[in-house]
Amino acid sequence: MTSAEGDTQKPAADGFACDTAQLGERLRKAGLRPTRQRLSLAHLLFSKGNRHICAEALHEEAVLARVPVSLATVYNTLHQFNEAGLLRAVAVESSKTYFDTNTSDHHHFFIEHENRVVDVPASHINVTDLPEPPEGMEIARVDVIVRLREKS
Amino acid sequence: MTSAEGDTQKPAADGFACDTAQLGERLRKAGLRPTRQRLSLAHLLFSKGNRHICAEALHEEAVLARVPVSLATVYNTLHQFNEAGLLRAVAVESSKTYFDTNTSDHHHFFIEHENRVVDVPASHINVTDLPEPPEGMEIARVDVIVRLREKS
DNA sequence: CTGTGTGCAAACTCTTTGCATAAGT
DNA sequence: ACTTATGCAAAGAGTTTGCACACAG
Repeated sequence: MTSAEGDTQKPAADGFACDTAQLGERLRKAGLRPTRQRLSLAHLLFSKGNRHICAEALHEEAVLARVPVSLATVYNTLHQFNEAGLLRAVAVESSKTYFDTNTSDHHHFFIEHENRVVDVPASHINVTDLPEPPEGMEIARVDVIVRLREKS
Repeated sequence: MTSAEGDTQKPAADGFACDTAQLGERLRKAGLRPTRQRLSLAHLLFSKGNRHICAEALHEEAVLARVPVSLATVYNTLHQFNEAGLLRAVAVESSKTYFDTNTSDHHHFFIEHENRVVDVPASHINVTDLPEPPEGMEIARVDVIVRLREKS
């Protein structure tokens, strides 16, 4: 598979590689074989700047981009990427799981009536005085979700 | 229906009423008819201090407490209570929705390997330098979730 | 070649809905 | 009485699984 039609080669907003060769390298480093589907999905995910996307939406994009991939594989791939640290699952109260292509330290706006997630750089929120975690536990991560509603 | 056997009358940890009469009053003020099921569920929810509970678990409790109520009604009731401000839905990444009986300003620990939520008083976490919300939006709430893992 | 990844459809879990019955005011 | 709530079972979303086939190394 040569890096043909779809590969625009433009660097993603966060500087991630997004041509086929570099994506392949990233996948390999994460212990994932750079298969057609994984490369295509990675390309869709990482070549358009930071995004928050759910499985169905990504599957739809793939279909539109003429990348034949099953929904089950999209789910598998998203979870594999998440475990590998290429993506980050974001918890909002929607029943769907959203995956964030931005894995750097940051927080989120959640626009309630649109069910939409927007990044907030970590530098724009300060969380201090964190409580001690209970015995035998350590802090894995601190997520801040700023819930927004339409101004009345 | 007299307030008989099940009503222990002890005040909840957060000072919420938990005898039938007071619960009825609370429900009425929220625009909800104090039906048998709603009263029973309210009692289960509010008479044991702060809790984080999902629909199935509450349904199970109800069954054990010999309160015959259907799962569908439990879901309805939880959502009605949530809208009425009697409960607060908590978003963690589990697929289940948890409802927190503590509606005061506070945050959460999330214990990843147990899928369990624990309250953290708002006074123990300081969030400052919040970013400006986008045009026409206002901040409804700020949720902080401190994700915990077992210390290695 | 050999083992890992994929596709498909069916299964599963959590949640919601529709409609007849029951209960609250 | 009149209206709103409930129960049940069935449908619905989102997600996962099992197994035969396909592809990458």
